[in-house]
Amino acid sequence: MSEVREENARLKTLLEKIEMDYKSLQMRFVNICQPEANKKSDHDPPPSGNGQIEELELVSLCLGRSPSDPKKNNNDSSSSFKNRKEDENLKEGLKLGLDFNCFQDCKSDAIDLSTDPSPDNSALESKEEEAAGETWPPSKVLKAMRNEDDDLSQASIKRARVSVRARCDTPTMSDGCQWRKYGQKIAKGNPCPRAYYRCTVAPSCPVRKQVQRCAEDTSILITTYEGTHNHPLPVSATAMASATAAAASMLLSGSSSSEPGLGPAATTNLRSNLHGLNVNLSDNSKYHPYYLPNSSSSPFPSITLDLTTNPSTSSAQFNMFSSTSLQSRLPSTSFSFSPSQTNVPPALWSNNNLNYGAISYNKNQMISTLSSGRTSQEHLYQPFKQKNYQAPASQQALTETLTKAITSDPSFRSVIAAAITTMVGGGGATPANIKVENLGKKLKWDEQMTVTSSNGCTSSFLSQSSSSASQSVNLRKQRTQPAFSVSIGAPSATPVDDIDQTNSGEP
DNA sequence: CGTTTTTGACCAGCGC
DNA sequence: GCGCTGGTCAAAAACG
Repeated sequence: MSEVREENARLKTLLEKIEMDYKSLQMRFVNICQPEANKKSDHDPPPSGNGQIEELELVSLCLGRSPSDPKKNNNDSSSSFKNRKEDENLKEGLKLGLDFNCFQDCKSDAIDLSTDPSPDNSALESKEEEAAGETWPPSKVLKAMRNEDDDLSQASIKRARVSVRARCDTPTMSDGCQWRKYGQKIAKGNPCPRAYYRCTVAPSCPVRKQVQRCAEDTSILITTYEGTHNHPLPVSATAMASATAAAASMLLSGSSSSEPGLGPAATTNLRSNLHGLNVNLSDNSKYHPYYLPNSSSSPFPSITLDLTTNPSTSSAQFNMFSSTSLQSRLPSTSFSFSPSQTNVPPALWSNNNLNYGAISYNKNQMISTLSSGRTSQEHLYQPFKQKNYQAPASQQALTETLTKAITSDPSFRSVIAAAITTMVGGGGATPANIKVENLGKKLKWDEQMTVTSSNGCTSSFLSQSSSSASQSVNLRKQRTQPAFSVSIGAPSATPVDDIDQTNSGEP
């Protein structure tokens, strides 16, 4: 108990510190967004003091919307019934929220991530109803979705796909769910048959997955998930589901905002940036080995999480599930995780359901705040981490601070999620390199996501080449200055140094 | 005997 | 319109 009290006191101290850092981060973020926001927004939050409002604005960004006037968004909503295209765009954001909500255990987190200052969207209300206990999916929401929006963009939203590449010996990757095989096909270009599975945890669950071995390396299993579970998941399954949902949500948020047919609130900004956006698509889609764009032939937005690359061989890169700091959070007793496995390729995790799930879950916590209320693990990973980290004490403390900040402070998570999502989608730069980096080399993520829009518009830009650098978000924890900073590289800025640019086609 | 897998048939979308 | 391909269906077979 005394240890717990000490830990608690320490956490409180950290929390205070984190809050200060958080405010600092917000200030910087707002300042960075100022040039674009100034055009549309005349009510930028004060630099500090009203964190609620600031967060809400960031949340609105996370929906792939313009950071601009929420009242305008409200007007958009009111007129959305008259303007179909605008309505579609609006709904995309709303559906994103619904997707998130599917995996949220905590209503507060749902609000964190998707609460919008504007009461503009009816589906958001539906979401709140759902969070209040309505069964999923709310039939009226589904009906409304189907009746009012059955075009391609709608289909794309519903059918966003997340592929997971992992080395796996078994026929399918154990992700905790129950699957029933309903078909098998030989797909073109791959002698290995593709198997089709649907989730059988609930009879009406729409989630399906495709499993196929990689043609080049049959030890690699490519699992493509599609849809969102409409039922409670087993604990062992929440990790993958949350991870894929997070990726899908990021993908969709980018997709929704990268479409030409944007809502009025976002149209001005994003359309003006469309060209640069396409350029970034071209660039980033080629050289990032971790966060791969899926097959461009797919009419649906898709994203690939590549777990086949050993993070230790390219430590500068962030593998979605490979952050060593994430691993270190795992209680070794529960997840068969030992210090010697710190650099085990993530592919190996995939063979261990518990390991994989836990890592995915923790990643998810950081990236998209899809679930919460499980930070009780902190007391477990804390001593473990201290035992295993070989980094200098200052780096270790920094890592702890950052990790705890992300895991313990929903607001902070929301900020990060919003920033990431904004840069991916709402900020007018898709795809984006999103790098959350710890200079102590113990917390390194580098995500890159290439988004193909639902209408195929942006995917067509993949064929274009450009010299523009990607837009990136750096969340840095300085060694000497324990404060977060956000730096957003301009499209013409020099590339981030630790991004492996293997794009041979780059001019 | 119920559930799951297999596998050929069928359908829709797309390119030519 | 035709062929190709991806995805799904459903009857039969296999399994526990």
